[in-house]
Amino acid sequence: MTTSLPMLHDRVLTWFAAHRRDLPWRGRDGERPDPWAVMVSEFMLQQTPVSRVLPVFETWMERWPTPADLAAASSGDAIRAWGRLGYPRRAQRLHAAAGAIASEHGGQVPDDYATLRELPGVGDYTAAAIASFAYGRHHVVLDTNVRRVFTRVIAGEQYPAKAVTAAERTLAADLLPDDDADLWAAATMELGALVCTARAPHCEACPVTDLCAWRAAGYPEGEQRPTGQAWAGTDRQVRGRLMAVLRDAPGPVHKTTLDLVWDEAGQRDRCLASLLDDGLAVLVEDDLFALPGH
DNA sequence: AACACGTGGTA
DNA sequence: TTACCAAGTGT
Repeated sequence: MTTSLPMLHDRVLTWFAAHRRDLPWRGRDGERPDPWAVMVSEFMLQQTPVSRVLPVFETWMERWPTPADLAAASSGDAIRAWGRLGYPRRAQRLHAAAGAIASEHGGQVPDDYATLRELPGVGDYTAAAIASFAYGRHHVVLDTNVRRVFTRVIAGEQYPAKAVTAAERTLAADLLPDDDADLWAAATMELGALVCTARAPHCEACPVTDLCAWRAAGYPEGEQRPTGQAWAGTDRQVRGRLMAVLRDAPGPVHKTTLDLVWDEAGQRDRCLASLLDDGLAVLVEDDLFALPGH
């Protein structure tokens, strides 16, 4: 390796000390944050920008300050409070995870990766993030920001592979410092989020430009990513519209109201059926639908 | 391993 | 305006 690891670490950590955002789920002045706050934020931040999470997080934590508080509510209340963050199944899974924490873990967010990983909605990233940020555990935390930073600085490429590779994981483990791994995780994520961004990176503000392999190679452009599925007309769009109606209604909604969100009956009915199947909506009585009451 | 899963901001 | 992108997970 040509890059000096201590130098890379020092640069990133020094930069983080100066530019770290004071986000509400982060602990104040060196203290550990509330693990529940960390967990709620991690669920909300899955595929969702910080700016959109902020207001929902605040009201959520006021309403449900502990896992037991959320567990005592209905999943429908959680889905409604989730608002327009997207992927309402995350709200459903967070509610289910809170129930498991209340009933099986004494109301305390588990402090180890393996136990966290068993909770619904907690995958590799989220388990590592909660264990690291809430409890100071030593884990590789590989999110889209960290992957992009390492891919550029070390591998010299613009974008990481679509899925995490074994080589990537090995590299991240090699870079993980023995001490303060949680601080390293937060710092590399923050660098990716604020400086080494996907679209137009702020290389002039980057603490490791002189160590960056992508820069040294002249910023070669990565391969064009295959165009994803178009949005218009997808089941996701239809499901989103149906959920918006159910969320915004104070009580059960008649099917004739849901029918207004989409004119093609086949797709509309199929999507409503899938929402029932997913447990994101329930049939209250004939032709009356609502968010789940439990 | 590829695909489904919401939503809104930005270039 | 279309397309990309945002602290991923489950199947």
